[in-house]
Amino acid sequence: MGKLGLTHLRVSFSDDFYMGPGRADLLERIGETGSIAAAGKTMGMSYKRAWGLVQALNAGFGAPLVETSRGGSAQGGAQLTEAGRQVLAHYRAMQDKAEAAIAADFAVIAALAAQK
Amino acid sequence: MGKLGLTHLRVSFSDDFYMGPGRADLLERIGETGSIAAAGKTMGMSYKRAWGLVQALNAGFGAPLVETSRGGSAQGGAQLTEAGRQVLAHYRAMQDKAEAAIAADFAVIAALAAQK
DNA sequence: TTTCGATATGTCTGATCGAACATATCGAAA
DNA sequence: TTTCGATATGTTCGATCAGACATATCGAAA
Repeated sequence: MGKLGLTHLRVSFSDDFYMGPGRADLLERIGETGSIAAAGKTMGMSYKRAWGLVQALNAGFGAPLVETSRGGSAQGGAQLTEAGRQVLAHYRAMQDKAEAAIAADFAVIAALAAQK
Repeated sequence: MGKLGLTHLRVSFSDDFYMGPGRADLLERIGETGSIAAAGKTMGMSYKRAWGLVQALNAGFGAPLVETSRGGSAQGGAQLTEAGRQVLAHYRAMQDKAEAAIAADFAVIAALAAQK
């Protein structure tokens, strides 16, 4: 098991906007690398898929969470907007709180499964 | 939005056993109807798919969550085992607790998205 | 004006998934 | 022994999805 990968939390804010673990990781890495391509690469994801996720995120939210600019070395790239940073931070908080909230019930089921 | 469908909580207990909303609903309806086929039908799911999910559940957990018996009217069918009832109950509890735990952060993001 | 590195997009193909459809099997009741 | 209603299972077809390529486009620097 992936240690803290127990809970796969997807939160839907509207019919066409939700946040899940994959989208959150992508946002985080875009913030770190400053590039959609670089962020996707570290996740073993094709640029096209990463780009598509960014589109879905921006369109679903109704405003950009990721801002992009064309052009190569140093002038082009992608950054999180202020909204993007906030959405990411609150999603991480939700993950932590949800994980803590379910720990007791999780342990009960895990114990049941262990003894088979 | 589906009122209480905000959170899509998937909890992984091992590499091949997890519980999510669809599996929980299926378990619940099997308990209510006493039949895999009837439970699947109420969810707009083919019998084959429902049956496959039951197999995955039983195999992943390591012991039956659903017990089946062949044969028609009144003697055949499917029921939840005691483990099945417990897993379902604890998953529902996890859903409720997770939902409560993330409510505040959820409201913040929802407000951000609303004003676009 | 050439080069470079990034975003932006289209096309194709293989894989995966799910819905239908078709049977097979079983157990008890009629 | 026929019928009925449920589980159990295989096959096939279509849709959807993901990955791999292939370009196009852009912006600034050299």
